Parts: sequence; structure tokens; C-alpha cells
Amino acid sequence: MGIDALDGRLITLLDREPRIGVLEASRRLGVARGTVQARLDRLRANGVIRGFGPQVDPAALGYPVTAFATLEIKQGQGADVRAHLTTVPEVLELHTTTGQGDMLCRLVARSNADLQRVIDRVVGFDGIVRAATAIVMENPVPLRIIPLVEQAARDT
Amino acid sequence: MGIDALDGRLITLLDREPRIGVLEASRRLGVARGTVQARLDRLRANGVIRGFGPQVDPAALGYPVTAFATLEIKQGQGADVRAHLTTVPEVLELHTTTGQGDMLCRLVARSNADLQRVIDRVVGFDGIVRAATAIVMENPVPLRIIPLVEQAARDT
DNA sequence: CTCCCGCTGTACAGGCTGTCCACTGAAATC
DNA sequence: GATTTCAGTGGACAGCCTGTACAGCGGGAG
Repeated sequence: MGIDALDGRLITLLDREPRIGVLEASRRLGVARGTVQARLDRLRANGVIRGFGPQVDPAALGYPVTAFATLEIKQGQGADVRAHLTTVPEVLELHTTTGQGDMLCRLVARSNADLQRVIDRVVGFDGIVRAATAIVMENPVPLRIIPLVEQAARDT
Repeated sequence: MGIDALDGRLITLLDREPRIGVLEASRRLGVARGTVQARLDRLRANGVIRGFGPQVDPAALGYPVTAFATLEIKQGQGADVRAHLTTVPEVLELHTTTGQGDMLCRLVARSNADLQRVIDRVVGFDGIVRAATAIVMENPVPLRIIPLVEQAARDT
């Protein structure tokens, strides 16, 4: 169920150079091509690797502003709020968290001014009682997974 | 600088089926292969597509618990705190936000009990004054980008 | 009206993928 | 100690895709 050192090295390698392909990866790792192929198949089957979709940068799309909004939800309105937020393209992510009907969502906007429009659209819904927004100024640690992969590989 | 409808369709297609490759994509989109190749090159050059790295699921690695922690930082300790959090593998993401020395980070852990260990490690650092943690219960909208891509393509 | 740019269709060589097989070595089982 | 099982190895094959190049075409900009 976990991953071993070879799995870890493989994932790390693919993360750094996704274009290399199975054959080149086997050369870099010093194993047979079939081994890499089998490992990859297993990692995908186990759900460890979900896929190799394109990583799109919202900033390059014209949405350089990121914010996190904490939403307080009226009792029993959870499903409606979820459905509402799903329809807003600027909502990149939504979580329900511990606490009284709280949700946390990640937003992007074209500018600080545009963020106001997005927030209005997000909170302009009956089930939402209150919202607190934190605008992101810096991103010292962009979403990463490699350190965790190496930790998981070490634990084996 | 923006993207057009074809770019949008291409990104959406690659997001759904990353394995298809340039030739198959050109067939699906009804354009010449060279066009897809040129579009992809441009999207990567513009930074719209950062890469095609593997999408790893922390839960499948043995870290099914996610939490968000808001940290209050002592004046002038920002850099030190960043350096500290960078060394914690369970910190997947770190942002500095508006407000007095506030940071927001995403954490994962092996269990709710293990989350305590992670939090202790995160906040066990001088520059951190206070921490508030919200544990994720559900994830109704997983990190997504396609709706935004389609919106950006429409705006052209 | 003309230039420029992007798209098309085509061509070519090279390399990679998917798949199969027999062999080896080590760990687990009896 | 002998055997079964499993993962990895090295090799082979056909098929397809990639990277690259080039000439022709059409529309938009000047």
C-alpha cells in the first residue's frame, strides 16, 4: 500500500522532467524498462498517481490575484452552497471544515478590484451567513508533494 | 497574452485525457497536428501550462487527513518561519496573506492523532505567536482549473 | 493592394510504446 | 532443505508517434 524507494525516485524524476517517458526514466533509474512500466501501472492503479494533466497557471490566464475565503453557512444549506460555488469559475477549490457550518474556498481574480466582484458573487447567496477573506500576498511554498513522497518512501 | 477557444479546448482535452498525445489531440480537435504542436509550444512558453507532472494523491500515500492552519507571525520573523515550514514535508503549501503577519498553510497527516504531531512541529517555532487549525471534512470541489480556462477562453 | 502570420497537408527519419517471453534470484512457504 | 511465488532482467517485434521541415493557402493589418 505504501511506496518504496524506487517508487519515490520515479515520482521525483517524473515531477522534475515529465516529458522523459518510460524508456529514459528506466535509464536514469538504472532499472529495466519493464520495471518502470510495472511500477507506473501499479502507482496509477493504487491511485498514488492520479494522472498527468496539464498544470495551468491562473496568473498566466489573467488571474494573478489569489484569496482564501472562510464562509459561515446556515444550517442545512450546505448542499445548496456547494452547488452555488461550483458554478463560479473563480472558485478553484472548496472544503468543508470543522466548526459550525464552515467552508474554506480558494478564489482567483483578475485584480484586487475584480476580487470584489468575485466575492460578491460567492457570498451573494442565501445560505451564506458571513464571509472572511484573506488575500494572498506571497506564496513562499507553492503546492508541492515531493517532500511528502520522499517521507513516505523513507517510512518503508 | 490570453487564450482563444482552440487553446481552451486543447487544455480541456488534455486535462481529461492526458495520455493521448499531440497527434490524437489534433484529430479530436479537427485541426492539423502542427497547429496543436504550435499551440502547445506557445502555451508552455507563455507559462499558461507549467508542465505535465504527476498528480500525486496524499491520501494514497497514507496521508488522508488535510487541514488548514492560520499562523500569526511575530514581526520580522517571516523569513525564518518560511524556512522552518519549508523543512516540514507535511506542509504542502504556504501563503502569506493580508493582515498582521498572517500565514495560511495546508497540512496533511496520517490520522487525526498524527495531525497533532504535525501541528506541534509546525508551531514549535519561536516566530509563531498563535495558530488556528481547521480540519477538512469534505472536499466538494477538488482543485480545478477547467472552468477558469473556459472563462478565459470565452473572454477573448 | 500587399505583407505577414497562422493553419494545412505532406514527408521523412528516428525513437518510443505496448506487449510478450524465458531466465534469474530472493523471499516466503511447506 | 526443497519448492513455490514474485519481481526484475534483457531481448525481441510491430506499430505508431514525435520532432522537424517545407510549400501552399487564406484572412487580417497596414
